[in-house]
Amino acid sequence: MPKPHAETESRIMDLAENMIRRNGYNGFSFREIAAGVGVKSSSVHYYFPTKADLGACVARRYTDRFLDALGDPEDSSEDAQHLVSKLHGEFARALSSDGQMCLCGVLAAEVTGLPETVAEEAKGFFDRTDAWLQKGLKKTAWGGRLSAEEIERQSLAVLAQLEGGMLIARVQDRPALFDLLKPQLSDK
Amino acid sequence: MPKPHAETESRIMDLAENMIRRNGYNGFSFREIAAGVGVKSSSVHYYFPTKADLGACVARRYTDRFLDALGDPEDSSEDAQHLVSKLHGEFARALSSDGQMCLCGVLAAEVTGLPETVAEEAKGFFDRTDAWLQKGLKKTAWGGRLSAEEIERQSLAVLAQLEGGMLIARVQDRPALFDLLKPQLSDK
DNA sequence: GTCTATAATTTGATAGAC
DNA sequence: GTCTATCAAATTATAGAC
Repeated sequence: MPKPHAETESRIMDLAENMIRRNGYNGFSFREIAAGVGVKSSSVHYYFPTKADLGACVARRYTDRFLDALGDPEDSSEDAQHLVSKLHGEFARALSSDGQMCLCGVLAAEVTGLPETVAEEAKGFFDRTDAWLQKGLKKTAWGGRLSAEEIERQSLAVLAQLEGGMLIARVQDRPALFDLLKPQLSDK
Repeated sequence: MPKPHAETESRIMDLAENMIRRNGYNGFSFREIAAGVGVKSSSVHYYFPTKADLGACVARRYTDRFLDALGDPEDSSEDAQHLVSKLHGEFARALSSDGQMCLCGVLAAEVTGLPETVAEEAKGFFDRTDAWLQKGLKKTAWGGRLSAEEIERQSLAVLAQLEGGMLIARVQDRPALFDLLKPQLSDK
């Protein structure tokens, strides 16, 4: 016997994530969320007292899920191409199916206009993803001989290219542009 | 004898540009603009009937100014490094002095939540900047031997890395990260 | 060109019944 | 857990005086 409407909380978060990825944090309201889920806005407040709470929870869940999907960087790190391909693929799905870019990339764009708790979560995404990539790069065959600064530089270059690529592909309404980037990412 | 308050219109646009670059299009209001400029919000409506008008005008001015500062791509195109360095430098100024990223990068992040006229201007920035870079790349020594697709790919890779780099450097509150990207951009 | 005044709507949030 | 009802504030926008 499944709980009748017990998944309301996760449906709220799903829709909030969708709307933020499309319109930004300041581009959705509790009332829109409520209407989409089929409840009243006061019910949304029951789960998330403030909008900042909802935003921070959504960002945290997104980051956790993202890093979980990436797995252990040392597993696929015989060469850098595997690492980069994994990252690219993780982003590509939502972009080509729904025209959605990275949640935390969107949040980063309006960062100084965000509640501090939300901004902190957005920052955390880049901290953790960068750590994942740097860890993987260090374990590659020739990565072990690179300086710490060179590892940092290459990790940043890959993340920047992926985030910027999603941004541009979507504003141009050409998801294929993001695929065009894939070969460019590996030959460094 | 200078006109008393004739530059109100441009001061409105200046402040609007500032606020969008920090907080996004949905992150500012006519009343905040008015207060910052020292007039009433109805005066802002005198110059820009709707918020979409203001947003579109600011984006257009930004793009015009940006491409004007870049100059003719065929002037500095003996090698690709000059082109890329020019682009990087143009973005780096506002980022390190004011922590501001590219106006149209911000707009691109919330593109589906924008009025159509504003979204169109944001798209135009990338059209025109990409055209500038592709034109320059074709005139480089070895650029003339590359396929059209390869030129497109390289131009996109540079723009993506710059936009994403600004995004990440600012959310991390580390403007120096954007400088770290500079050597990475040229060795392709 | 700038103002006062205000309309019409939306927003984030709360109190309290069921 | 969800609802009705409501509040206070903010938002975009307009009419009309000066």
